[in-house]
This record gives sequence, C-alpha cells and structure tokens, in this order.
Amino acid sequence: MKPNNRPKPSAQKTITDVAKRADVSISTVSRVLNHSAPVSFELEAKVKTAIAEMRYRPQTAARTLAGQRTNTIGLVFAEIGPDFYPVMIPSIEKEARLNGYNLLISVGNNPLQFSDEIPFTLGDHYTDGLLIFPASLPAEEIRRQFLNDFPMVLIQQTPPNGLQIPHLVVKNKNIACKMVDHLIEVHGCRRIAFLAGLNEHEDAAQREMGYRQSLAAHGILFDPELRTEGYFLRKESYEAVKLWLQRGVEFDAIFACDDFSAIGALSALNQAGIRVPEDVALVGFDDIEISRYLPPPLTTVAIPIEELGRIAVQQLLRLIHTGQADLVTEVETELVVRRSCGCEYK
Amino acid sequence: MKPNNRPKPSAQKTITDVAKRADVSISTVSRVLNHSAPVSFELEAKVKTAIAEMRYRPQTAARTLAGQRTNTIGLVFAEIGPDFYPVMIPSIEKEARLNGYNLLISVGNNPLQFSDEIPFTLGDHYTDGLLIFPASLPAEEIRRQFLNDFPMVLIQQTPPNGLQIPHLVVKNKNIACKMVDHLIEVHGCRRIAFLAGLNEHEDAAQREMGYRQSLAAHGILFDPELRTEGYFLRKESYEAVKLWLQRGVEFDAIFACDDFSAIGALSALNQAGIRVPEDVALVGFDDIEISRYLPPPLTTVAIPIEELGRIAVQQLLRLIHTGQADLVTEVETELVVRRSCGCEYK
DNA sequence: TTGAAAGCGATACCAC
DNA sequence: GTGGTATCGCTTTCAA
Repeated sequence: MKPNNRPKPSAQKTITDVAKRADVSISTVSRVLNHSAPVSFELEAKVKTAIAEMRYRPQTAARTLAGQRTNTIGLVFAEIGPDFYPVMIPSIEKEARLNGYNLLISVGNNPLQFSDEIPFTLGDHYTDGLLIFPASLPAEEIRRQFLNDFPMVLIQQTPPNGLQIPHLVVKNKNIACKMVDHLIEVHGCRRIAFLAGLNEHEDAAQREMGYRQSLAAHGILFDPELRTEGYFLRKESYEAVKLWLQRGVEFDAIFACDDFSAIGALSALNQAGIRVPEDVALVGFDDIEISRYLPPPLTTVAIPIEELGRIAVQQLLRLIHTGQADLVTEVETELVVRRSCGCEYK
Repeated sequence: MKPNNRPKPSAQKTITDVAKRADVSISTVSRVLNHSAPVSFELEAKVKTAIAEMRYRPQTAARTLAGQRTNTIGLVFAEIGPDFYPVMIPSIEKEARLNGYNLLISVGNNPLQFSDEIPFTLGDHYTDGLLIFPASLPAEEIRRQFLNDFPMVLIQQTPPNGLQIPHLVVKNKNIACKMVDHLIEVHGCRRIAFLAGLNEHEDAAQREMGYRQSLAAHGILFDPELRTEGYFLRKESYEAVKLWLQRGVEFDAIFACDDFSAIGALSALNQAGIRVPEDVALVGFDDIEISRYLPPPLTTVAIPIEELGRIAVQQLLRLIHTGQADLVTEVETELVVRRSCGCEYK
C-alpha cells in the first residue's frame, strides 16, 4: 500500500490566509503573533480564532529572512565523544526553550557538500548562534564562523589559534591528579595503567597530565608500556586491556579516560578472571548514569553535565543579544568514590 | 575578558555581493550554485573564485523560501528511549548526506510555545520531511502534520488513529517469545520476571506480548507479581529488582525490556550477591554496544540499527520526491545468545 | 490601533 | 548562455 503524501504547496496556510479569514491586514496578524505592537482586544481575538481554526503555523524560513533572527540556536557534536550527550542535550534544549529559543542539533564534521565544492555546514544562517562540541568542527570552519562574526560557544575545548571565542572547560587536570593520588595513597597502587582518550579531545590530554603529575609527585616513573589508547570506546579499551593481559603487562590499577572505556576494561578484566577491585582497581571519568549500576559501582569523576549545558546556553544567548560573553568558564568536577577503586560503597 | 562577537548583519555576504564581485548576474551565480543550468566555463570559474574569496555561503532561509525545498530532513526524538540513538543518528545522517540532504535533530515533545498559545514545533517548514521517533510527538501533532500533507516516516511505531503514514517497525513479538522459549526450554526457567518498558513505546508492549505468549505456550501461568515497570531506565529497573528481592519474590530469570534496564537489574542482583547466570538468568533487548562487554556478556536481541536508519531515510526521501512510500516496513531482529542466560559464550 | 508597502536573499521563469 | 524580474511568507517601518 502506498499512501500519497505528496505535499501540495498550495495546502500551506500563510499569514495572508489568516488575515483574510480574520478580515484584518497581515500586519495585524504579525503583531498578534509576535506581540510586537498593541492590538485591540477585538481584533486579537479574531486573529487567534482564525489561527486556531486554520491550524496555521508561521513559516520559519520567511520569519528568518524577514526578521534578523531565527530564534534558534544550533548544537554541533561529533559521532564519537563523551557519552553524556544524551543527558546534556535535553538540558541544553530546556534552557534554550526557557528563553524562547529552539534547538537545532547536527552531527558535525561531516559538512554536506553543497554544490560539489562549497561545504555547506549547518548552523550558518540556520541559527543565531552555535554551541560547538569537541572534535565536531574543523578549526578552519570555526575560524571562518568567527571571522564572520557568528556567535559561538565552544564546549570542553579551547579556541583554535587563540581566537577570542567564549568557551567552557571542565576542570580535568587537578581532579585526575587527585584520583590517582587516591589510588596511590589510599589503595597503595604503584603500577597504574592509563587508557588514554581520543587525541582530538583536550579533556583527554589534560586528564593524562593529571595522571602523570600524580605519578611524579609520588616518585613513580611513567611507564610507556602502561599507556595505551582507548579512544573513548568500549571495544578499543577492551582490546587494549586484553592485549596488556596477553603480554603479561603487570598493573594494579587502571585509570580509564572515560567511563565507557572503563566498562570495556572491566569486561576484559572479568573475562580473564581478574576481580575488580580485589585484584585490580579501576577508575573512570565522567560519571555517566550507568556507572553507579556497574558491578562494581565505578569510582569516577562527576561533571555537572546539566549545569554545563545550562551555562553554555546562557553564555551563547548573552553573546547573541549583547555581543558579550565570558571568554572562559571553568566548571567544577568532583571525585566520586565508589567501589571499583577498592573503597567501601553502600 | 569579554570579546565582542556581536554579529554585524551587514557582514553577511549575499548572492548579490558575489555577483558583483564576479561581474555577473545573480542568476548566473545561482546557476553555478545549483547546477540548475549550463554556465560557460569562464563565468563559472569567476563565480567560484568570488565565492571562495568571499567565503560566501548561501542563506538557507532564503533558499527555502524561494525554492520549495530545504534539502533538509528533520529527526524528532524523545529524551527517554532506546539508547541506540547515538548509533542510529549518525547512520541516518550519513544516508541523508549521501542523498544531498542535511539533517536537523530535535528533542520533541517539548513544543516551543510560540506566541503564548501557538505551539511551534520544529520540523514544520524547516525541513522537507520528518523522521519521528517513539514518544517524541503527541498524536495530535502528527495528525496535524499529516493533514498538512507534510511528509513523515514514523520509526518503531504505528500511526495514530490508523492514519496512512509510512512507518518502520521492528519485529518484537516473535523474537521476544523465542527468547523466553530459550529461557524455558534450554535453561529450565519457570519463574521469569518481566521488567516492562515505557508505556508509550509500542515495542515494549509487543515484547511483553511475546513474553506472555511463550509462557502460555509452555503452560506457565502469568504471575502479576513478576511483572513491573522498568521504563527503559537503569535506576527504575534497579529499584524494581531490589524491591522484588526485599519482598522475597522468587524468580529464576529476568527478561528486561531493553538492555539498559537489564544493566540496572544486573546491578541490583550483583549487590544482593546473586550471581548471573548461575543463580538467575538475565536477558535484555536491543543489543546496544555495551552489552557484549558487560560482566557477564548479555543475551539479548539485536536490532539492525543502522539499517533501520538507512531505510527510514530512504523511505522519507521517496515520500518527499514521489509522494509514495511503503506504508509499513518490518525490520528483522535476531536473538543474540551470550552468557547472561546461562549459555557458554566465547 | 491599523494598513500599505518596502524589503530580506535566493530561485526560476521569461526574454534576449 | 545570460541577465532581468516576479515571487516565496513574513517583519518592520511609515503614514494614516
């Protein structure tokens, strides 16, 4: 069965239709739509009735073109990345909506090829401003948007080439250091393996710095053999840990750059009959929802994800409306000690 | 530090600017942009140079208004839902891009209140068509779009009120039945608890039907005590299982309506010292990436997620271009037997 | 308080 | 092949 849904262009109701039906001018309709000027009670009622009866909805493209604004902000994220996006995105949407803005989301780094040669990235012209996630847009594109004076806020990354783009970063280094301190001081770990994250993510690099710093502070030499890439992925992390095990690499703890990597590691450990935390301590980063339900509950670092989203939106809207925003906002993180490091937990 | 990023409206380059710079008419520029008509090699080169030099990008709103199409399809999803979205969305984006379409994503069910009373849902007018996920849009809104002849494809749900809207569904019932069969026949389970999913999801209901059907086929009476809501959430599932345990409810297996619920259940079980699968068998549904790395690897049902996304896009584009699409597409599912049910696995 | 009319930036049809 | 121009639906002056 093949239903015919072909859109009939003529079927679309326009502001003119509403005006006709309400027997007023389109200006008046526009006014009640936008509250942009006072309208007599009587006419307003007529217009609203007409709108309701016709199920009229204003056409965004026309509003965008005529007005300056789209009342929409865009969000560009990458396929691979910290998996708290499912939590963060709704929080961003909520804050945007609270301010009368709509949210457009796009998987970046995959510019639609417009007309063969002209990269046609979403965001531009479609939105009043962009929230940009790590590894989602090439530096060149960010630069282009910046030169175009397009409002942007970068999340969990610093601007390329020192451009003056407002950005939010999470406190990674010190807390990572603190977590490794905990492993060393409380649990007596000495050979702590490190599952690094995706290179493009600054977060990953900073977490590694914290790791090395703690090692150094405790007089432990960094052993390259104990470092490998997990790429923020379960599978890679799983394989990496398996490889360590096969090669007989010895370690008494694993610091995974994010919780998902930790889960991959956990699986590999489990499969090899190595108990967590009895034989090997395991810690992650991000505190995604699932982490507390893992067997064992994962020791990790909590990021105030929803707050991060809220602040990002607020900064972006400030930027859009006033042209000003804080160049850098640092968001606090918190060590969440559960059972996977060897501590007691509930 | 407060950088000044205020957008200067005048800064935006338009097609007229390009035309001037290339010393041609805007018609010509439009032609090379869209390949809509032959342009001499010479002029084309000039235009392309101008575009590149000015970093010009066509303004979507204007194109949308002037042409009929937006070359964009929209995706509306809900906050809570099967957690393979992170996998599915990129696959949808890929297929869309392959066909020269952009993808807009929006968290639905949260209509922006436009002008106090007029719900202003994204999608409309912004896109050429919509992919709609379960529980993302109220039936009324779907109906409205349908009456408006707006192309839509529903994913994992049937249309409200029997409207003739093309939709994709996953084969749930038989496979769920088969999984319970497996539990009963292979592992000798008799008291199989059921963690139900979100009410709004048809998938959840069908999985439950399969569960009951298998029970009935094996002469096992359905015990209401063994059924509770997991809502597709870890926490709820975790609490639900804990409650069962506290109340001394006896069961030898748990069928969780999706993998995330299974993880919550696993955690509760683990915490109570109950081993999976030795003491209680556990199975899920969806086969999200993490499931194979769980301790123990989860027995579940695989959905061809990327294929689902691809097909959805193809159907929607067909609908947009020809006005025709298959009313219903059924996607195959597959039982993935791993270790959590009691089987050997790798 | 209301209506008329001038754009917004692009497409596409019409002549040349 | 190329350039003019009506047009898309709406917002926003500007007069009345």
